Amino acid sequence: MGRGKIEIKRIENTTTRQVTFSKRRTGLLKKTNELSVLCDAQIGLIIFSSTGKLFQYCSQPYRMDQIIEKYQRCSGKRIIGEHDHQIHHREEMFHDMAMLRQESLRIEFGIQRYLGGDINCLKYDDLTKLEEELEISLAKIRYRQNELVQQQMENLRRKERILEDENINLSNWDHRAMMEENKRVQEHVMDQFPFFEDQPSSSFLQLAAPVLSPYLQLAQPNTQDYFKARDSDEP
Amino acid sequence: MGRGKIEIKRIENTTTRQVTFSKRRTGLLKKTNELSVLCDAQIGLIIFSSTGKLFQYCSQPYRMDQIIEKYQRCSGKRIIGEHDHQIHHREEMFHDMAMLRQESLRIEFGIQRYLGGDINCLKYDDLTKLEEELEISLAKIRYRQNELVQQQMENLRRKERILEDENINLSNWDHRAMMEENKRVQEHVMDQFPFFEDQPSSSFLQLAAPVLSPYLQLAQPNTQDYFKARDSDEP
DNA sequence: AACTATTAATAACC
DNA sequence: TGGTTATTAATAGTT
Repeated sequence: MGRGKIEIKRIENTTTRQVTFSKRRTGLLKKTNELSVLCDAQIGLIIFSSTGKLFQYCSQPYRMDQIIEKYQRCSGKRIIGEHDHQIHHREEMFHDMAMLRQESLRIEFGIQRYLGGDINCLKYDDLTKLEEELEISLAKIRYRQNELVQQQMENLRRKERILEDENINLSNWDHRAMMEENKRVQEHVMDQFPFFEDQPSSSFLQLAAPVLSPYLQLAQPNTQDYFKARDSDEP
Repeated sequence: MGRGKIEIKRIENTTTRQVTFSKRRTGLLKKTNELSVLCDAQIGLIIFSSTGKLFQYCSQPYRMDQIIEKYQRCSGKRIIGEHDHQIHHREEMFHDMAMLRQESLRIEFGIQRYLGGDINCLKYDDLTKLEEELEISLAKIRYRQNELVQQQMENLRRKERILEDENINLSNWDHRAMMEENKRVQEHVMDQFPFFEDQPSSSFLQLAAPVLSPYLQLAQPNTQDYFKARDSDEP
């Protein structure tokens, strides 16, 4: 429609392209509004000119965020999914917290059972045993700390991955900057803490486990199972 | 354009409306593509019919997420802000990890200094002191565990807040459902772990701190400062 | 879904 | 940019 027919391909002449953009953009916005009004449709239209200028249309009384949100829900790419994930993650973490707390309380009771009694009645060998057991407890706690940190690292990596997926849309500049930042931080970290490799360094616990005393085994009956459960939880 | 002129207002006849929707939608998608190709524009078009069906157009070679992402950046609503926050949060966590690891190593060295020597040479009183110190170490570690958990809770709360901000765009139904879910989970948790209140229950450490031995004080010189720094870090 | 009379959009020009 | 017009494209009403 016009003085002549044109082929639908990029207009090379800059001036012509800009004029056409302006006119057709106006027409498109008009038609978008007409479709929305006539047929009671929710429409969101986002236009970036070749120079990066933003134009948009959104059917009243909605806002673009709402259309986008609905789009994300309906098209499978649910940002909301991250929320579900968060809830799951939270419940998982509460479970960890419960276990930690329980273990702490049990250790505490175990100590009190020793220290609350008349310590002067204990034989020398008993004290040596107590000392060993405390060390084992310490090792267990430290192992658990490491595990927590591992989890946090894993969570961070997961979040990083999600963020990277989201941010893949960034302009090249932003994207490159982010990747460099990530790399920088990661190198910085691995530089400082070479011990945070992918598998937990469980040697200390493995060393400590065989000499577990019946006291602390009684006090923390589920620990081994819990550790196993956590290990098999990896993706 | 057609056999007659029509007013731009909702078409009441359902059949006519649906037919018009179908025809005009096709036309709109065509014109959208033409504008995109002719003028080298990035365009995202989201259409929900009155029955909720989704139609979309997105200029090649982009994906709708990319357009949306760019839109969110350009229109002020930057989800990307969360990314900066994440990086800051990550660095903070790495700092925590460094401190934890350092403290663990120092405690470990402290213990090894005791246990590595000939324990049979130690007097009874020395062993009692060792036992006390181990308990203090344990308490410190447990306190730090609690602190870690508190931090995780705080992080979760922060993340919750961010998610809520993001999800404020949800339709009322979804939003209500989310709030109820949050409430449910939180009640569930507080029910199970009433000890996780807002201020850390530091009584154990306060009890233990006055009897800190010079050995472990030397072994963990920065702990108190670090605790203070963490406390004042609260928002 | 097709057809077609009519209106609307717009390419080229100013 | 903004206006004019010859021409093409979209589509409302009909079949």
